[in-house]
Amino acid sequence: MLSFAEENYLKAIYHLSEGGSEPVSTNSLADNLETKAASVTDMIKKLAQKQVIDYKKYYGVNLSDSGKSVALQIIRKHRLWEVFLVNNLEFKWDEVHEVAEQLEHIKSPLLIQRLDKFLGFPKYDPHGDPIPDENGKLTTKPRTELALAKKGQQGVIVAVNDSNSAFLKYLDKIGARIGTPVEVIDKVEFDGSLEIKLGEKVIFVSKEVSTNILISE
Amino acid sequence: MLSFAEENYLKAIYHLSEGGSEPVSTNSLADNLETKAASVTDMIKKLAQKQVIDYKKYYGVNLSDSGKSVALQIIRKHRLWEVFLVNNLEFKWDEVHEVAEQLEHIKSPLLIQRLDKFLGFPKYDPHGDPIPDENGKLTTKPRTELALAKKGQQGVIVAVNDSNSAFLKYLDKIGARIGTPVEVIDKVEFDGSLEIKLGEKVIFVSKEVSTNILISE
DNA sequence: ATATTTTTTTAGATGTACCTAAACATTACT
DNA sequence: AGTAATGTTTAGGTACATCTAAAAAAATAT
Ligand SMILES: [Mn+2]
Ligand SMILES: [Mn+2]
Ligand SMILES: [Mn+2]
Ligand SMILES: [Mn+2]
Repeated sequence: MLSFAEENYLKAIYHLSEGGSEPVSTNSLADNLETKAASVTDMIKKLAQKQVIDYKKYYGVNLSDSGKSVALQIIRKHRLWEVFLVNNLEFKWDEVHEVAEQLEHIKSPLLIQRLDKFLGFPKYDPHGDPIPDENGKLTTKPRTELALAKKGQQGVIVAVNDSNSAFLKYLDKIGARIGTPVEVIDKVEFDGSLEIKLGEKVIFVSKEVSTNILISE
Repeated sequence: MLSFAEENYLKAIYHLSEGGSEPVSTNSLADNLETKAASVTDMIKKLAQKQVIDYKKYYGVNLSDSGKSVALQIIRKHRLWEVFLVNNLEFKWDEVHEVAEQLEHIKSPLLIQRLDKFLGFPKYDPHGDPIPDENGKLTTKPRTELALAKKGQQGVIVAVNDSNSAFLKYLDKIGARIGTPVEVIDKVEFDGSLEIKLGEKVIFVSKEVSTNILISE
């Protein structure tokens, strides 16, 4: 049985190796988990011994198959709980992450199976992130960062990259939510900011913001 | 912030001091928490320092006001989650306790406030135990052990004393659940067992069983 | 009242998950 | 290539929650 700390490491390794195929470095883990490099080295030795990661000194770590499957189960739980909080307990999308960080560690396969059923087998969480199925399989729709969209490009918001509460509150304020249509009116060369049509309104968003909004196609 | 272990100690002290007014002994805690007396002594020193219990060497412990309030909050969470599991996730009453033992430690006042609302502010959990309100106030209906009922006495099952899965499954089998009417037909002097009318059926139950069934009046 | 038994506490260890400081490896820069 | 900077690991230490074995206190029995 893995501890909360071990589970959090596996989840962090999963997220940090998403996209790229390079091993995850000690420092990036320390950063991500808000701990110290020395602590990371301690922990990854233990995880390597438990065969949930592959570790070579000074090189970095990769999840093993079993480690990846554990990570996906935790992510599944996290996202299912977020759906529950928003759909059933009137939480806003910027309020769920902290609580889900706790709930994701509850150990009960039956609970998750039943929760999934209760929620109607949702495929995406409140931030547009895909929910792995019982086998850890993910179905991700094609998505692009708004920041990378070309002038004139249209789509709808399908997800956000950051679950930071301040960012999500800002999106609420400008009327950006999952499903809202967007169109790139213009791109400002100077600072990378964008003029976009968001629903009915036309507004400017910073590069920082547009990097964290994912749109369809 | 209290750890899971500390919270479990406070809950155990609360339950062990229910009814009686004597302090809780080291050994009874060790028994209840399935740990060793030496470990209990270590922990109660720490809890005394945090002012959540009163502790005098060789004498035993009592919850302080703040400790009692913490214990009641944990019990509140435990029982609300049990209601959720049974009412919404199709758990049976013998399946909920283990999971609730985990869920009771989730720290989020908002979550519990919203869960309570979602459940319709239930007053009792699936085992008939009262749910403390936000202030820790309990409203317990008068209840008697079936074992203490006199011949001819009638009532309905309002709660069970033991959440042990095997016991609850047995109750399911004989058709005993919260709300089922009971009448004491006869008491067997020899072994303290009872002949009872349970709903429409007449059956015999052991003293052991009747001690763990609570009826109204 | 003394001796025996039971209960509780202390002493000393262990494993987990952290930490700081120092040593060692790797990488980047003249 | 040699040096400086950066990244990683080791050494040694702390707090927490456990444990076993031994000592001490309290309760019980003769
Ligand atoms: Mn989240
Ligand atoms: Mn999410
Ligand atoms: Mn319970
Ligand atoms: Mn209960």
